[in-house]
Amino acid sequence: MSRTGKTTLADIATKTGYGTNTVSLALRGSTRISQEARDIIAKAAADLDYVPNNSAKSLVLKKSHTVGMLVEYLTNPQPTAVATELQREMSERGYGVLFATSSTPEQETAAIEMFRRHGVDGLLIYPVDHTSIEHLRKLRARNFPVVMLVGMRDTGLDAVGVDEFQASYDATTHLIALGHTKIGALGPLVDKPLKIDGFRHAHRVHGLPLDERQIVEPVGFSMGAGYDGMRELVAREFGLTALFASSDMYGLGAMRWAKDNGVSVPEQLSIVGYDNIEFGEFSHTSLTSVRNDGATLAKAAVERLMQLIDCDAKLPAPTLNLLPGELIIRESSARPGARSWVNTDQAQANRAQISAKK
Amino acid sequence: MSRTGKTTLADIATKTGYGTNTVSLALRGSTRISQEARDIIAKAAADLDYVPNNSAKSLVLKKSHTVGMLVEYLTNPQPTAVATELQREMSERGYGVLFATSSTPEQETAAIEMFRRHGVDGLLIYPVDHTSIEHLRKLRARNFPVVMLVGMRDTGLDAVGVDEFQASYDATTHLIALGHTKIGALGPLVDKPLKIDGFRHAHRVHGLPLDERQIVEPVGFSMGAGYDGMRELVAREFGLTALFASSDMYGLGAMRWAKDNGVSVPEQLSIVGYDNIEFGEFSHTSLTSVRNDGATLAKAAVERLMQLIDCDAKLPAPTLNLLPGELIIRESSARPGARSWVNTDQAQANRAQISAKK
DNA sequence: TTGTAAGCGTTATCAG
DNA sequence: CTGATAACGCTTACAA
Repeated sequence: MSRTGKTTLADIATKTGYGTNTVSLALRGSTRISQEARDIIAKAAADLDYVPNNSAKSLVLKKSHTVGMLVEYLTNPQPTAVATELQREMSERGYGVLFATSSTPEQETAAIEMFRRHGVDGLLIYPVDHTSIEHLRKLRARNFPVVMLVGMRDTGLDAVGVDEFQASYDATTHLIALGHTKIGALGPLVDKPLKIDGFRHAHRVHGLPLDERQIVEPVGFSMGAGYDGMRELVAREFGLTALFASSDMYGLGAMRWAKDNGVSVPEQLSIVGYDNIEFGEFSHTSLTSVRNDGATLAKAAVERLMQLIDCDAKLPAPTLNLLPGELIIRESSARPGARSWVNTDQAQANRAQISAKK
Repeated sequence: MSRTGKTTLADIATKTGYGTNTVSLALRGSTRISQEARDIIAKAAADLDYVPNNSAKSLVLKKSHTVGMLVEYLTNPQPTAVATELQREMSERGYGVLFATSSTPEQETAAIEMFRRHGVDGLLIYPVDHTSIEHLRKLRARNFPVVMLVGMRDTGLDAVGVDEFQASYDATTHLIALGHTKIGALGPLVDKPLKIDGFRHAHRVHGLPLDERQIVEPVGFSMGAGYDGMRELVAREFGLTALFASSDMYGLGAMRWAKDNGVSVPEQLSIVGYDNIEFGEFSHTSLTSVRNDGATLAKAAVERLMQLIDCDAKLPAPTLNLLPGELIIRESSARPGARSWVNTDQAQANRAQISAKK
């Protein structure tokens, strides 16, 4: 045993009397080694509690059997579930997953740097800014496998993800079909524009005018941000009767705002969320939302990454795998109610309060 | 450049005309190398986009600068937030985090095996079964650093975590102090007994009789499981007016059950959760819950792990770091209301339905 | 201040 | 079927 207390091939070799490479071969089940020798060696390995040294293996094979997984945050249960699935899938294939979160481009760069140091064989990434991915393209150009977990077109990268644009279009269309004409939206504008783009597209297609005031970008990613965003939307007084929230977290935050301000959902305010998290399903008023199949997404992403990793030659042309999102209609969305609430005393008082804070 | 396309020390050496070890030393900022040489070498490294090979380094240093992080699942936002913090803390110290989830002891064993293969320097673990941790003790006995993320006494392991027993005692005491005498509980009994133990302890201390029927172990970890557990508790007909849920997810599931069955919270049913997740805070009826400071927990756990890793000699005696939980009282808990609901028509109908299903 | 040589644990090549 | 030997990229004596 070496001084670190770890058993090595050499230990097994001396114990069994075979050479180290015979041991190596035997442990990997090579038929070039006699069955007898394989048995003896396997037993010795078990006795000595042998665990292969992945570093040594990586060094010679130039493969670490490790991939990096980089997500923006684990606050949102949906991507978190995907992350869990990704790890499971990689694990089944004998890969370890180094993980990191990054909420700024700088952190993202630092994490990727860390991954490279650790010699990961590939990268699964949900980038902070979906619109600036030049650094990822550069990695790919150097033949480094990268799979982006966003269903975005024309990235020059391998991408697997839900068709956010289409799903958001569908969600908005659902509200329009119900008869809503003044729909507010809560979601990112610059970093991750797909959902709001889909929201806009639905207005265009259905000939509904859209004012920029109808869109608010919440500050941060949390229910509190959704709560504040809702307050801001209402303060803009365009008479909204429905909300498209780019995430259930925003939607649920907005729902609590409604409760605090005497606005009933869905009678006076319809809300459609995105991600279909369990918290929305079991909310006091269950939340209409866009379901995406995280398990399928994870499986597809991992499969693509493995293809890229197992490709010895130059990487093939990037592939886009767009998965469908499914709108699940629940209690929070309905036809616009008769009762208007934008001019109730409660709402008036509330707006006064907002103005006072500014 | 080696054929994998990665720059090595040797590449920098040939480019600059220095020897490889001079380069190695220079890159690590050794003063044994002239300032001039260091500058030249640093520039060359940057030009060639040099990234150190961690495998090679690990091999010679016998340190992978990687730790394993094993959690049961990332469904619950609270431990998930802790996991994120743990990664951040380790990252700041230059460590990579290999992560895995395990929901069965077998998966746990497999994950630990995987970690060992990858030569992790230590392990942060939230074990599946808090009562059978012999395998972790064995690791420690072999001088392998393990920090358990559970505030449990007498484990023979290093442990950092919230004092779940005390916090659960406090939460239950809060309900008792409000005047509740028939309190149901939703939580794990065997695997993770601390919270229910605290619940029991509160009954003992305050001289309140407790029937085993008052405790239900939900099947699985989800809001749905809490919902079903609540239904089961009510079906047992001991006249409960309050619920202690070992997790906000259970508590929120139970709250939705109450809504579906015309039981108002807190007038007819008080609910206290655990974990203080944002979903509880922004719930229609905000949830009284036990707050634990995930950031502090993560910091303390990482600090302890680093101590163990940096200790060349035999590992010091295990340490227990119990952090306090703080009860945050919100809308979901109140004095028992005048209106009884256990015998309302609604409840009767509901119970009939439950019986029919069996 | 810098270079040389050995070794970390594994796999691959090539003999025997 | 099995055993030397070299190599992977890096660090650490030890020499120069």
